[in-house]
Amino acid sequence: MAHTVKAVAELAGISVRTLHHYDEIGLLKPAQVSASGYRLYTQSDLERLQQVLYFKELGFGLHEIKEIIDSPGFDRKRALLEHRQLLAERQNRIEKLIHSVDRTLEAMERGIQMAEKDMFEGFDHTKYEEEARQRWGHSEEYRQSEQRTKKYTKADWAQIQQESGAVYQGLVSVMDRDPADPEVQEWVRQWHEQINKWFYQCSTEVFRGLGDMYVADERFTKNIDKYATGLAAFMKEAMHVYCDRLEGK
Amino acid sequence: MAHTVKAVAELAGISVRTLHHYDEIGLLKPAQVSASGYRLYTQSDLERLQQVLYFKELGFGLHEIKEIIDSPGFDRKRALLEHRQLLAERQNRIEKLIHSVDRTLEAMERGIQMAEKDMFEGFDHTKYEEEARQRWGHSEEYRQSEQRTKKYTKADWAQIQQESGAVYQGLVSVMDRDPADPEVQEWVRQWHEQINKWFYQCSTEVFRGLGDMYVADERFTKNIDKYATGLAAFMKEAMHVYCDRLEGK
DNA sequence: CTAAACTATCACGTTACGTGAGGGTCAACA
DNA sequence: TGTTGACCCTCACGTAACGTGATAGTTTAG
Repeated sequence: MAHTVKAVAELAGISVRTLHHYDEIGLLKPAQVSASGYRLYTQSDLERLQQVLYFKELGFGLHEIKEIIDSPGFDRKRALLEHRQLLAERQNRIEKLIHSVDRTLEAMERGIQMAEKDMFEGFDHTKYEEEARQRWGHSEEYRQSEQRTKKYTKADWAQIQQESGAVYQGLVSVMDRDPADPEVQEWVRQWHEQINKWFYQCSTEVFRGLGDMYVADERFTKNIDKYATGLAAFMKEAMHVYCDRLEGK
Repeated sequence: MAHTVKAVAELAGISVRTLHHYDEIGLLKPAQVSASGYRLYTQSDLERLQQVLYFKELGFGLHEIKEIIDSPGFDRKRALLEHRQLLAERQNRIEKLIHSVDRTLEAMERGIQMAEKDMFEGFDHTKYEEEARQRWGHSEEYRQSEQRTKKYTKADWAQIQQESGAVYQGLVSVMDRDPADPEVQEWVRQWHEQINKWFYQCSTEVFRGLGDMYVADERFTKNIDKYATGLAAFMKEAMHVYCDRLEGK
């Protein structure tokens, strides 16, 4: 009932080497290994491989794919629905490329010069790929953060811990005030500054969204409310005020 | 009127590093370079870049793209028409992926198990990419040949020259006979053998097609008929007979 | 039993850039 | 004119995702 590498490779249109590679990096480990060391893939493995290939098709890196599929909340059905939407958008992009070809041909027929921007309509991957990543919590900010933090030393982390702890404590101590209070806002400014300094370039928009996430995402809420019950909600309000003020300038 | 790297990169949705790379490998060299060493891209460069990006989008490697665009017969209009067709086929493939998603979802709803092959419908790039390459004379055989011959020494080439020369001379000496003649067929068998040995795995089908090309492609005809006028046509006939016999087994 | 097909691991190489370092050039502004 | 930020250059190591070939064990059909 289980398949060896050649069969799976042929089924999926990939190479045996690819399957070896996926095994090595923990992306797709066969459910069984025979006594002689042969990889044996089950139906469940095939289902996972299908997901891997859809994510890969949509532009995700293998490391990213692993994190997404391995996360506790991963839901196969939801994933398929997301894939479908993103594939439909891929079609839109190809439509744009075809349209651009047509317009180039037309310009040539007419002997006129095409607007330069129109010549490259549809080639820009980044918009589509960024959207795909954001659907799975792998935004540009997340990636920037990963890029930066991978080089941090223990000392760096200790400093981050200390600085953020200070802000959390500060915010706890002023929780009885209005979120617009000057001291509250000063702690929020420091929080914003720390994120920019240690993690990623944090625009006003992103900072506001982060505040929303503190409340909307249970993991954030749970983590922050360790300092004081209701801190996450308080921070969200204060961050919104802060952003309103920044944008009012 | 000319653009520097940042402007071009933004226009085309690629990185500055990519433009540097393309310059390095001779794929897209700017028409001008300023006194201070700045790359300056003209309208003509943008047109070439557009072609590069279309080929890249369709799965060609950069080396391949360079060869195609630089070949004497390259025609921009024809290229655009080809791109259009291949992009339309890309859409077909994505349609298959979407269809496969739908079928997976349906199977899940019904609690049934999907046919394994259906799970991976649409993922196989190779068929489409091989077709794209064949449109530009970069078939699997061409690539195999390149892969093998890049490692050949002068001695290898001398041997190849000698062996093929012997076959050509042999065929010339029997040109007055029927293409089905045993001795003619023996020379053809040797020719087939040499191709398999030195260049690529040559199926009957491919060998037959090669014979057709000897006549249909002027470059082949001209080269082969150096040995004797009419040799290319004679070889084609003999090769067809040879293949008919192989397939008759 | 045998040979061909399949399997494994190992490891270097390839492709197409990404990234950071170090330094020169350009243009707007004080 | 000097300054500063944005843009430019070359250099070169690193990355991601395998491809390729070598060597050797295992399976399967004739």
